[in-house]
Amino acid sequence: MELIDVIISKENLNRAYKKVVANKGAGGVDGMIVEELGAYIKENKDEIVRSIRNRTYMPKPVRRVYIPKDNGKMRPLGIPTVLDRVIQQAIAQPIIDIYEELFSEFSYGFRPGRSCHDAIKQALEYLNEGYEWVIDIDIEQFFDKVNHDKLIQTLREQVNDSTTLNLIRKYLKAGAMEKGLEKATTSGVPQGGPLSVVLSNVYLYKLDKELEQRGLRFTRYADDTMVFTKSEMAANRVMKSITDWIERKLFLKVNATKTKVVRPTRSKYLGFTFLNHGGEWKVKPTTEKKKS
DNA sequence: ATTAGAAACTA
RNA sequence: CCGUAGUUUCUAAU
Repeated sequence: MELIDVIISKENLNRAYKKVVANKGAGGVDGMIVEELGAYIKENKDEIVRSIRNRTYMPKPVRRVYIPKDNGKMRPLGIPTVLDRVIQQAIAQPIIDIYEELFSEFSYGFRPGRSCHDAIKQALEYLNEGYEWVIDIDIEQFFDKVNHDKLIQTLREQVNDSTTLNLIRKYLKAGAMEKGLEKATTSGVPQGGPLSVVLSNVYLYKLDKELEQRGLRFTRYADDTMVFTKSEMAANRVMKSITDWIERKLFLKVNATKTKVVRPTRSKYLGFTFLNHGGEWKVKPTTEKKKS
């Protein structure tokens, strides 16, 4: 039994469908909404499953939408068709099962049973152990810069099913519809589908392994990585070599100005600020909560 | 213990 | 109108 068979199994597809419907998200480029999805699948499920199985299924391009971020910049979203979201979710579920036990215990983003709070707790542990020189690594537009070949190559180590890998690659190359015209996607994982977060963790799983092999203390939340060392000298040395490794091995660009060695008090992490109370490191929310 | 709905936050 | 993942809180149900 190949992985593609568990992906297109009735139970897996049904779980994926329920998840997409529960989200009540907006429609993709074909304009179909989640309320219409059930009837459409009922009518076409045999043909859909068959085309996935014999590799003729072609994902639709994602619908490009820009949403404003806190810092005034715009974040590009790629919204897949509701049907493609079901198929992506169906791919993601077994992939997650495979990778969850392999992922680093210091990787906290987008993973079941893990939260920002856990990452903060780990960071505080490092600080209170005396690792007070922090390297804040900023990867430039991570989601848009992921290298397709490197990602597939990484997946191949655990997923030895060519039909599944072929389908995933089609989703990576599905393209984006921007005001009427289609734009090819030659790199990146489309932000907006259930697969993107899983694939991002698979890609940066390689970084986790490298950091662990070097015996470094770190926490990672999605592309947000912090490394903790005991001296400024070590921090600078590690920052340079890790930056070099990321650019050479992961084909990503590390932002030279935003990547820096900082003291904990000067750094904000996942919405929290570190502060030292009589020799002990604590944390407080960066954004003030309004009192009710 | 699970499922379902609402809100907030992180990326 | 703007997607996805996780977490937290609340409510309801089995």
